[in-house]
Amino acid sequence: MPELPEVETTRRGIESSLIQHRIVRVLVRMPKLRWPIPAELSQLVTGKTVQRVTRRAKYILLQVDGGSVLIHLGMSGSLRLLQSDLTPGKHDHVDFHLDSGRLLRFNDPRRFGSILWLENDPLDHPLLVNLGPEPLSDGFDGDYLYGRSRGRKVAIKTLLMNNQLVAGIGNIYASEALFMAGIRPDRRAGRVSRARYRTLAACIKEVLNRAIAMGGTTLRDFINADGQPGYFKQTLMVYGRGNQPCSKCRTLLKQIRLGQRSSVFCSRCQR
DNA sequence: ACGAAGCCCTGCAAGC
DNA sequence: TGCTTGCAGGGCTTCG
Repeated sequence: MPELPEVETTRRGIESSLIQHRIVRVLVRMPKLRWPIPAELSQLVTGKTVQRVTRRAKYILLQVDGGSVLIHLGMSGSLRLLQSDLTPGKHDHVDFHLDSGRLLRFNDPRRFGSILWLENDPLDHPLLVNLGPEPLSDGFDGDYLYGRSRGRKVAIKTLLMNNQLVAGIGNIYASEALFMAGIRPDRRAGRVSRARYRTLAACIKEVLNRAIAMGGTTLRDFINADGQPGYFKQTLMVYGRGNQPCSKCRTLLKQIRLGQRSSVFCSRCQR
């Protein structure tokens, strides 16, 4: 399931093949995603040249003259670069044909993803305007987390997955960062010290950077623009390892539910 | 303002 | 073997 590292891996994979290339045709086979794909998307985008390919949280933005195509991969989405005559398969919902003879193909079995058209400055759009800082930016650190968590009773893991607080951290990387920092995921956010938040912020940056360097985490679905999986799964310490021995102390990892999300942790290493 | 729950969707695994 | 059931989950939306 694409989180920040997987989305960034995808962005990097498609960037050079899109920039300064013209979109010559847009084919929507299935408009019913998280929200309907706007009927006028094809008309708005056809003939436009891609200027920039950027990312905000888990959103990819294809910036063209007069607006941007916003793409969210949801839980099972992927973008691939293919030769434009390649026959579409199941769940290949949208094709962006390029003047290079290639196409950008959006596939999403669960259809939790979305493709929207944003006019003007995309960062003003309601979906983006309230997002918290990028976790890999300088504006994100332990002092920020400490300040924003005062008085909050939610589990710290739930807080980390709140995109209004910090953007792009999902279940995998919240779980891994908390293990690395030695903090129990069910601890109340408001009762974690400033020092521990500083450790945690550093761990978040480290785990995200390492995952990006390895091309992201492939559990089942994720593939990059070239159709290849990411290799971070092999280094996961707790996510998906419920009831297996902790890699540090061999205690069996516990699996609980927090805010409807499965959460795995070591009750000995994480306090 | 906060927090918990509901909803959208398909694929896969487990149970009978 | 073939059904049914449960779970996975991002994040917006609704409700308390």
